[in-house]
Order: sequence, then structure tokens, then C-alpha cells
Amino acid sequence: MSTATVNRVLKGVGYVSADTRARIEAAIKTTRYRPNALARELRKQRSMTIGHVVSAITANPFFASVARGAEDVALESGFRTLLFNHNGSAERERQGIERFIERRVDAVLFTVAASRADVTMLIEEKIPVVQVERAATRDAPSVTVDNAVGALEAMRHFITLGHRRIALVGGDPDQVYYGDPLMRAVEDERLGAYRAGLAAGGLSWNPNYERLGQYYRHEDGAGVQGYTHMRALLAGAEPPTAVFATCDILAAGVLQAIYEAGLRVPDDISVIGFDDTLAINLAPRLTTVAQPMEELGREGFKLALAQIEGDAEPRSIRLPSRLVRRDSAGPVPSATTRRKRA
Amino acid sequence: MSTATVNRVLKGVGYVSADTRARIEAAIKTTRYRPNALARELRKQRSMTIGHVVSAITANPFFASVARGAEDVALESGFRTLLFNHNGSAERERQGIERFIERRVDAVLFTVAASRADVTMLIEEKIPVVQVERAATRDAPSVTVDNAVGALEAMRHFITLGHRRIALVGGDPDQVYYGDPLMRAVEDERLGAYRAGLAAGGLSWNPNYERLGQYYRHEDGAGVQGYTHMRALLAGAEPPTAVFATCDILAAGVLQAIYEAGLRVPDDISVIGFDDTLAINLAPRLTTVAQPMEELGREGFKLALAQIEGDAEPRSIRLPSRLVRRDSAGPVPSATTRRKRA
DNA sequence: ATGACATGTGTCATCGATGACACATGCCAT
DNA sequence: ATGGCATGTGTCATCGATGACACATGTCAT
Repeated sequence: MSTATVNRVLKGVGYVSADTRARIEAAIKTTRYRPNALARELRKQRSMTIGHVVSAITANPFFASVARGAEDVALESGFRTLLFNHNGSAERERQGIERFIERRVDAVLFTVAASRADVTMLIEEKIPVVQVERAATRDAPSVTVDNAVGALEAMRHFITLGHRRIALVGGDPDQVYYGDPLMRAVEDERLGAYRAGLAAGGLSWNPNYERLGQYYRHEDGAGVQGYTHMRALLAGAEPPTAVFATCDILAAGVLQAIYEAGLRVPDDISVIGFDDTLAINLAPRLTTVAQPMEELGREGFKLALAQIEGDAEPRSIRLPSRLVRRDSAGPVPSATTRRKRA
Repeated sequence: MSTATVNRVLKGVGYVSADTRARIEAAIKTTRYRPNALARELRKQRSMTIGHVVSAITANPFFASVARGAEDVALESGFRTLLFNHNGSAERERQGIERFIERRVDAVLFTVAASRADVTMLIEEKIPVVQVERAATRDAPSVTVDNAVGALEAMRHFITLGHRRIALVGGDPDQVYYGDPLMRAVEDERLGAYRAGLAAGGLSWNPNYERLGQYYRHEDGAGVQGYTHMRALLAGAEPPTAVFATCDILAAGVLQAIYEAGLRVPDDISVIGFDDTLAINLAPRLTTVAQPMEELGREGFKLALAQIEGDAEPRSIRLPSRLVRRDSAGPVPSATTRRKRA
């Protein structure tokens, strides 16, 4: 009954007689023995843990979904996930990463890093890194979404429904992550698709219809930016008949402003969001461009695993977005309809 | 430059000459040395980690907030949090807990256990346990919310506004957690407060106004239960003028049904929710009974810490809920108002 | 001069799992 | 009979941090 024999039973390797095996198994049961993962990991120099840095899991359900996707695949592969919220602070992110390193995580997932320096630091330390949703550097693989496909689909949908006055309420690429050329890709793609969609539909670009700002300012509540923008839009000379919001939280604010104005969606104004986070909770149920959130997390973990196992240079992955049609986008109101309501 | 001396420098204890200290510190910098947390924890028999079991972080933003609260305090105390979603499966919860034990977590937080057996198992293993939001056993301390205070406030608010036909859309205590006497406390309290609020306002209890079911069924989307119940309520002989939903997700469904019926909130019908998770995103912004979600997590961790440090038997804690007035509850529509709209 | 004490540094067992290795048997083929 | 091999079990160094302990100096008071 040496430790080695016990280990053989536990691991099911090597020769162990049926007799001793039975005795050891009995002993394990009665003593409620549990192997010490700390010792194993120390000895094997493999923690079977991956760190997952997210910006703030409470800020957007998006992060929770990504985290869940990553956790699911990790578990299947015998890994566990260490979650860490940096809450937008690079300093806090740095601390979190230091602790990850001390914990000897086998890889780190970033679902949006607060600072590029933190990503490159890990790379220098030879710790595999995967960037999910946004890439801060090309030196590590990433899993991103092709925001344009779904956004263009949304624009086409509006145009097919007859809309010609289509506004955008979105994140300003210059404000998001200080306009970092790599990090702002998400905003650039969504904004670009809006403009391209306009052009493809033969519509001219109207600067008054393009409302950009920060996504959400935590101080004053979730959707306020969308609310403020929509109020401005409604107060304008020729309010749009359709609004594309580049994030469901913004869309929620847009719906609030419309509701407050006594207008109905989609009868008076159509709205399409992005993300599919809040969409099914809103009234009316929001037509939105869905991101494969859990899949982002799953693929992110897989890329990390590939690096851990030393597979051939892992390639970055790009997942599609797609329009989910629900109840917030309808045909453009005819002039008569509008007059009747007024 | 023995390991002991290095350790003295790192820990700042014992005597080290300024000269060697400087040399060691320089060496730490150049070699990018990081202590191995695995080794330290193995040696000290203290993992500085607490496990946090949540039901499903994607199911309700509530869990994300609780997790964040716990993480925040944990970090301040030098602990880290291991998050685990059981997704409603007792089997998966069991596996997660086994891994926690192998990882030698110093304590486990349950923000709703899937199975009481998992909680008692940990207690038998002498691992400190804290139950957050719901208690599955009295053998471990818990942090719960006094649901009645806020719910009664909500009912009083309705009554002050002149409502006399007040309906409830809520979770059925008999269906939630199989009607377990301890676990159903949340539903019992909210339902009890509804009935008590009615009585206190001199209103009689109307069985048709009490719609109970599951909170949400994941298969068919978040708020559907609320939507279905509200549709039934609106189709009834005398629709209520006010609806108390025992969870914001249900309230979202309620708002959807009202919206679809072409009615306005609060002009035609007032709605109050519970939780304050989705509230600010809905149109109109939902008046709701807020739970101190992050505080639940924070206090949960503190109770765990107290047990870890062997403090006197930690007492269970009960936090208050409170009504947050926003835009979804207004005065009862007068008969004339109602006629005008019809 | 010498014991007491502050200052400074090194040695080593320990935490528990792991896996290489040594050392037993026993059986079969030559 | 004896070498080869399958079967079965034990010993021990290792992973890295820790802290008890031993062993140096040097200084001061008696």
C-alpha cells in the first residue's frame, strides 16, 4: 500500500493485483480521500487552469455568455476557468494577471483587455494568450465576429421594408478604446456596414442620422446614451423611420425614447439592435444582429488549448453574425398611416 | 542567497542586510521571478481560494452581480474566487464541488445550490459553506433578503396610487425547487407580501389575479411566462390595473403583453417588478423592488472568511429589499380616462 | 573577559502527487 | 536449470515555498 500503488489504482496504469486494488479502493471510500490538485499541479508543472479576463461581467450579459461558453469546453477538457473582472481598470487588470501567473495558469483568455501592455506582457512570458471579441495585438490569435455580415443584413432588411430614413445610434470608434486602430475594429465594422448598407440601397448618407458616442456610461444607467440620441433624433426636422443601434443596450434606450414620445415600434419607427443580449426581454421583442457569444468563448478556449498542446501555430478565427428577426422592424409607415396617427 | 533569504526579502520578515536585499531585489527583477502560488498553497495548506457555485450566470444578471460582489471583497482580502455554473444540474454541481475540494478551496459560496446534498456534503467535510439568496440547510450560515419589506412597499405604493385590482405574476412556491420548505422561502415571502398587502389595503384576494408558475423556462425565452400570464389576465373579465411581477424577467414579459395589447404603462396599467436586474433597460423604466445583489455577494464572502478564520459561530444575515420608483407605476386610470382611450 | 542579545544567513524537512527505478515473485521456453 | 518476461509492489527524488533551526558574526553591559 505504498503511495505509488495507490497512485496506480487512481490513475489506472501499471500492474495492480485485483486484491490490492479492492483494498485500496475501499480505503479511498472510507477515508473520503481526495487527491490534492495543488500537489499534482506543482509536480506536473501544469495547472489545468486557464485565466479568463473579462471587462466587467455585470456591464453586459455578453461577457457572461462568453465566459460560460469557455467554461463549458474547458470543463470537458479537464480544465477549469479562473474568471477575473478588470472593470475597465488597467491597473486592476495588471494585478489580476500577476495572480494568474503566480497561479501558473496554462493560458489566458481576454474578452477585451483593458490594456495592450497586459497582453504583450503575457506573450513575453511565453504564456499562451487568446483574444476574444477584440484583438489588441496581432501577436496572439483571436476569435472575433464579422460584424459586417449581420449589420449589412440588418440594413438590407430595413431597405427591403421600404425605409429610406435610416439612422444609426452607435459606439464612436474614436472614443472606444481611445480609437486604437485594432481595438476599434468592432465599431468600425458596424459603422462601416451602416454606411455601406446605405450606399447599397441607393440612399445618401445624412450626418444628422449618425449618432455616435460611448456605448454606455455606467454612472447614469445602462441605455441612457441610446435614449439621449433617440430623443435628439425625434426632435430633429425629419425623424428617421428606422434606427440601427449597434448594441442592444443602446437599443433599449432607443426604445425608451420612442415609447416616451408616444410612438409605436415598429408601426411608427423600426429598430434593430446588435448582440442579442437583451432583445427577447424588450417590448416589442427586438429584431437584432446576434453574435455567437457562447461560441466565441468555446472557440477561444479551443485556441488556447491548441497553443498549450503546442499545435501548429493557431490561426485566428472569425465567426459570422446574423440577423434575428423578431418584432421591432416592420414596413415603413406610409404617409397616410402617419397622418392618421398624428 | 539561499532560498530562505530570498523568502525573507519577499515576505519582508526577519533580518536581511540592505546589501543582500538590494542584490536579491535586482535578481528578482531581471529574472522576472514570480512566486509559485501552487507551492505556497501546498505548503501552507491554505489555498486562499473560495469556490462560488452559481446556478447559471447567463440565466439572470442577478448571479453576475452577486459573483462580482463576492469577487470584490475576496480580492481585497487576498483571496480569489473560483466560479462554477451548475446550470440546474445536481450532477454537474457535484462534479464542480469535487473539483473545488481537490483544489482545496478554503470555503464554498452557494448562490443557490442545485441539491441540498451537495451543501451537507461539504459541511461534513468540514469545509466552510455560506448560502446566498436561498438556504438549503440551517446547518450553514446564509445571506438572504427580506423580500417582504420591499414587496409590501410595492403593494402600498399601488394602493396609495388608488389601485384596487392588483394582480400577481410570480414564481410558484410549489414548483420552485420542488416546494422544498427552506428553498421556497423567497417565493413564499413575495407571495405572502402580495396577499398581506392586499389585506392591509382592505382589498379582497381574487384567485384570478394570482398567476403562479415557473420563473422562466429557458427553452422558450426569458420572459415568456410573464407574457403568457399577462395575456391571460388581459383576456379576463376584469383586467387588473396593476401587476406585481416577482422578478424583472417576468415583468419584462408582462410589459410585452401589455405593449402588444396596445395599452400603455403606467397610463392604463401599472407594473412593478422585483430584483432590479433588467429594470432600467425596459420601456418604460421599471419601478421595481431592488435586491442588494452585490452586497449579498460581499456579505456572503465575509461570512465565509469569518468561518475560515475560526471566528465565533457566524450568524446568518438578512438584508432588506426596497422599492425603487421609476416610471412604470402611476395612478389608477379613472373611469373617464379609460373610456377616452377605448 | 564573557555572557546576553541583536543581526544576518544557510540547511533541511515538509506539504502530496508523480514517475523513474529497483526489486521482488512466478511462469514458460529452451 | 536458467534466462526472459509478465506481473506486482516499494523506494525515492522531484516540483517550489516555507519556517524551524542552527550557526555565524558583532556589540554592549557587567
